[in-house]
Amino acid sequence: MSHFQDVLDDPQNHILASLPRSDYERLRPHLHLIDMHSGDSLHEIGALLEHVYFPNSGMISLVLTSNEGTNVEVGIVGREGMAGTASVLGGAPAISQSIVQIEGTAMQLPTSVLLEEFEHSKSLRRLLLGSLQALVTQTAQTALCNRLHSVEERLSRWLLVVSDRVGSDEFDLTQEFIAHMLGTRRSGVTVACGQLRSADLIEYSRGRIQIMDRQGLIDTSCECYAVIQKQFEYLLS
Amino acid sequence: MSHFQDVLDDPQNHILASLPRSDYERLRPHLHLIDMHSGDSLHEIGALLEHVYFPNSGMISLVLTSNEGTNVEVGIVGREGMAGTASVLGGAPAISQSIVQIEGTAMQLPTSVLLEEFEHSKSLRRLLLGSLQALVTQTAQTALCNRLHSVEERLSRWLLVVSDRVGSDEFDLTQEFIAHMLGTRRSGVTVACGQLRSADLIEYSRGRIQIMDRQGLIDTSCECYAVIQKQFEYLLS
DNA sequence: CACTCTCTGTGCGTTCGCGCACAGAGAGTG
DNA sequence: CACTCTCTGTGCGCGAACGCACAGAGAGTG
Repeated sequence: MSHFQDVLDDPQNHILASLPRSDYERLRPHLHLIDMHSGDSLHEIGALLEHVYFPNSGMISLVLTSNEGTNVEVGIVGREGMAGTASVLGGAPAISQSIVQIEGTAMQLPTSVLLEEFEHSKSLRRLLLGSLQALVTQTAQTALCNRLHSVEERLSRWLLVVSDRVGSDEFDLTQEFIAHMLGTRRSGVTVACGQLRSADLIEYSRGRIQIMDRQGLIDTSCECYAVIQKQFEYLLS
Repeated sequence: MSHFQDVLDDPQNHILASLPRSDYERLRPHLHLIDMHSGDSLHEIGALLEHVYFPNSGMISLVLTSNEGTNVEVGIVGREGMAGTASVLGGAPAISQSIVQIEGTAMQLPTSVLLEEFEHSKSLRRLLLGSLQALVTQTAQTALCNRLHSVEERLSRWLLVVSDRVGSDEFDLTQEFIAHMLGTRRSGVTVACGQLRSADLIEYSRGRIQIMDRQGLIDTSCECYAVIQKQFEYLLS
């Protein structure tokens, strides 16, 4: 319990941590620390958003699903952002699902509280909209990437982005999961992973992946990584 | 000159038209009516945004360019929206270019004025963020569409969206232009256009396209059109 | 250890769209 | 009318990725 208090005192989430203390104190009574487990769905397509989530660790993917049931990731939210941005954009029903890809913890906040505070706190607005900009950039670049780049390039880019978001070179993800994010076949991911492993860029086994040669992976990936990365640097500066 | 006054009195742009009169009057002295010509670039990649644009008519495409020089459209702005949303999201250099695809007029406004008013007017915030939500939806759905759907489906979707944005069933666009938007070959567009024409869904010749059978086109297109459309209906309701 | 379940590896025919190249058809100009 | 320029039509070889199917390899369980 004292542990929980500690986290609430000192949030890892970048938005919450960057708020002026007085602003943060207004939110704090409404914040609820939750565990996010791999596969959890925080927001369903078509539903209204009752809560938003500020990750302290782990990673959330924003996923669209086609009529045929194929999934495609359109954005990633880590501890620099918030899941549920649609709520401050007018509260239309979500068109994307928020799925926990890498476990961690998050601060849960009722949407109504967020909206109230969003009106009053310029700091919160600035931080939230800034993280939204990074998210929009990701989504737009993904649209280009999905159109133009090969599975191997996209995989490389994706691993790098995930690594940055979770702040680690090693994480738990099966090829099947990755295939859903890239919107491609599982066996296509296997082949691409094999190529990256042959080049000694990554290592993996049964659901665990490790980046061995970060620079090599950057060279293999498309320029989309650099674009996204640059936007995040701007955000955090 | 009196014509200009008329337009400024009664903007066609949905955001400006929906503002409370008192809010609008504060913006009005800074608004500048401009003509948008096909091919004009309103915002360059990497540049800071000095002005934002509220279209009264016509259409603006938000376009990304790959390292190899291929263009891909990630969003469309018509008279329901504004070009230059990045300015209210923190002002990072644009990653997309705003290109006029269909000529018309727009209200030009200095970014500094917009930012000032954005802080003061809740109405403006609500309207701007709402239109941003529609734009983000478009972008996200485009990311999925680019990954999963055929040229013919994407072309159909695109024609329908354009038609909705400009409020007409007929517009000027060469196949080459369309190819750039869809991020595909010009000859691929020719084939797809041929199929749609064979099915009596569209008619076209030398840069002019007409939708003949709207419902048929909807049936041919992917579900992405419906998703985008739904979001716009929500926005305008 | 035997069994099961999940995850990864591999192969094969097919389809889509690419890159490229060239032909022909409107539309405007001198 | 001859000429030019832009826009559209078409064909062909090629490669990436798809759908599908099955084999094998870790890891955990009774």
